[in-house]
Amino acid sequence: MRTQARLHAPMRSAEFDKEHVLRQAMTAFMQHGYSKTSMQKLTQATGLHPGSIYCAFNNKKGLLLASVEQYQKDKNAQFAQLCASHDNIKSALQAFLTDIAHPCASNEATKVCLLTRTLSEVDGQDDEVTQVLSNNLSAFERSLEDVLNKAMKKGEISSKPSAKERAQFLVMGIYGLRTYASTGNDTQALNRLSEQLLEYVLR
Amino acid sequence: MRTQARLHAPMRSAEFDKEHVLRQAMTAFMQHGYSKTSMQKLTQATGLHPGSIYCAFNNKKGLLLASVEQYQKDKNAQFAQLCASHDNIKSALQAFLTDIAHPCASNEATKVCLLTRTLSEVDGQDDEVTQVLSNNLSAFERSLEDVLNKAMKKGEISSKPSAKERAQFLVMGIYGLRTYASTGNDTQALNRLSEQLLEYVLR
DNA sequence: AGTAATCTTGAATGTGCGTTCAAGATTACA
DNA sequence: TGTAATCTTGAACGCACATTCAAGATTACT
Repeated sequence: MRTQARLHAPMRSAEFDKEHVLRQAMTAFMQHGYSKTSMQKLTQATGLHPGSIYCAFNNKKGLLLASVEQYQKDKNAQFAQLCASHDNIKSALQAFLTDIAHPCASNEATKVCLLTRTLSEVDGQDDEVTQVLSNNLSAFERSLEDVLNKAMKKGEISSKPSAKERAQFLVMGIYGLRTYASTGNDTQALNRLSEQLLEYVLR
Repeated sequence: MRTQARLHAPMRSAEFDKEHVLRQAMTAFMQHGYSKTSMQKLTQATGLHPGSIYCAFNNKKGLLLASVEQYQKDKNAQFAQLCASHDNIKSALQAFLTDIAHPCASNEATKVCLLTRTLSEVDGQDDEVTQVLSNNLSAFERSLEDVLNKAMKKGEISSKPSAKERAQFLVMGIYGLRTYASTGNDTQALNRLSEQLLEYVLR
């Protein structure tokens, strides 16, 4: 039936670099949105020919789902490393929010979140994609909750607003921050908002 | 050149009900997004034939812009009435947030904001639409700022975080609330989040 | 009622899309 | 090297879309 596709240059029988291909694809999806990212754009971005994409990912939706999976993997690794390199919750989340707010004020493709952008686009049109995206977003909220719980046990924050409540508010704030940024990037306001958000979450 | 179109039943030379048509169109745009709302869907939703739409609004984008204008008009009127029927800022914003959060947990088309949904979709693709949407969103933020300023003068809230800062945080929170709701509608969490948001804005 | 001007209608048009698949290229192995 | 199996390639397909426009319907006015 379906087998793995190969790269353009078929001198070696090695498969194409799947991670690289998926990162190129996710960038295209973030830049133009799912439906406006044509297969033509995807073949240019990935360097794969239509046939190879269909061979490896079934169809455009399959490539999206694989890209989302890679995106989640990358974001999780990034967050884990960020947590490891900070010894207290405040500086960790500060760095985290800076990493989010900084690209927001730019015009890079990374200023949007692949998960929320795609969710907003396909909401009510594709239940499978919606489920995958929701699950990934929930999983990340749980990661934040874990980090907050550890900080509680270390006595860095009080236990009164629970880690779950704090995580929910933080996630809501991040969603809002990104949308706010897309309405016209006032860097100063964005920085102030993320500061206030952090203060409130760690209150 | 181009003139006004008429209704299906042309017994009378009266123009079609523009407001009604635009409200039907905006509902369709909110439900399916701009690009996935085909002209066929729009003809069904509005009851107008393609020729009439092109006669009255030039093209699909023109119908979108007219719908956005109507949306803003309706939202402004709604907000003004809401403010008039509450004598203090807290109950006014409470009602305002409830009006936002309640449909979010449902599956109505009104659970999304036409402005932010369309902005996220066309961002980086159409500068004119982007500008119009950003301007409308900024204008609404200024309405909130005005209301907060009036509350300050009445002594209901302190002047320390300025009305502008409060309005910005509130707007960010609303954006976040809606996105958060779209990830899986936990009504209870949504209510708690909007309560916390209000408390913080009126701190 | 007759006529010119205007409006309505929806089939036709061209374009761009996701997807397929047969032909050609490459490999693995004898 | 010869041959079968597998992989690569991109032109071609059908479809859905936004848009147009000529033909028909209605109006306004004499």
